[in-house]
Amino acid sequence: MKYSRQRELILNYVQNSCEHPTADMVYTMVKKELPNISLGTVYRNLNQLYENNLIRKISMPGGSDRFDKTLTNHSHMYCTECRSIIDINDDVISLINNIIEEKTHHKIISNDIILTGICSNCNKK
Amino acid sequence: MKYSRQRELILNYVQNSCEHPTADMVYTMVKKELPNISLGTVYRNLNQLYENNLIRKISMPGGSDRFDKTLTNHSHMYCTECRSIIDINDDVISLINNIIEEKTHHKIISNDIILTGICSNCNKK
DNA sequence: ATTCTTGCAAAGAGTTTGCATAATA
DNA sequence: TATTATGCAAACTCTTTGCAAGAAT
Repeated sequence: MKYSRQRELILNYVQNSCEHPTADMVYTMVKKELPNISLGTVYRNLNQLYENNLIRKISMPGGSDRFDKTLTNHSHMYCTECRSIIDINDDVISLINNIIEEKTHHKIISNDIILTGICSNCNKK
Repeated sequence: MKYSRQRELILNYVQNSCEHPTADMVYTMVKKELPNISLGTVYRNLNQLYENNLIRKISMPGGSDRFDKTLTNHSHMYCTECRSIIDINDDVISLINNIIEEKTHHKIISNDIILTGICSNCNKK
């Protein structure tokens, strides 16, 4: 991959964002710095960064894809209260994969677990 | 809901299909019986049946939605070998939800677990 | 000089919707 | 008759792609 300012800013934004941004969110933010950037470029770069394992891509049922700085195997929960996307970490996911493999005898390559619920924070209230 | 032949055939097809059909697959099949049916009608009916809890709707990352006759809480695995979609049943999913709730203190309302892997059948070979 | 990247606009897939007509209750 | 459903086409969202021009190696 050759250097480009566009890609630099895109990667930078995803890596510093905590909100699992969509391509459009990235576009809006990077546009502030580089007003001529196009949405196509954002998509191309996000996919390229994803293919090179520099960021992750999360498919949300019935919504835009989201991009994630965290590379380790983890999953996501959509909180119906605060509408944020929360990480569910590796330990839990590995445990789950093991359980499923044991119970079903399928071999799991990857999983996309999208949970909907109320996050521990909102749950307290 | 008023009766319509279109809806009857659509529901019928989903309920007798084992392949978790997409809207387009339903359209193609029902069209054989009702050549004038439109894709819009198929979508409208599938969504209506889904909202009335007569069928389920499964979002596949990067693909069309699929519809499912099985109403109980279960999840799905896409087999990279045979390219089919396989049900993962309730017991396993409940167990998993419990584990996640316990470990994270989030309250889970529903989950969309899409696994990718090699199914037990293909795994044997 | 060659290769990669960009911006733009057009096109693509999947899905929803407005509207006049037709079928059901 | 009142309501709901239909077929059709247009529109919509999200994403990808072809192309000529520009930037990086």
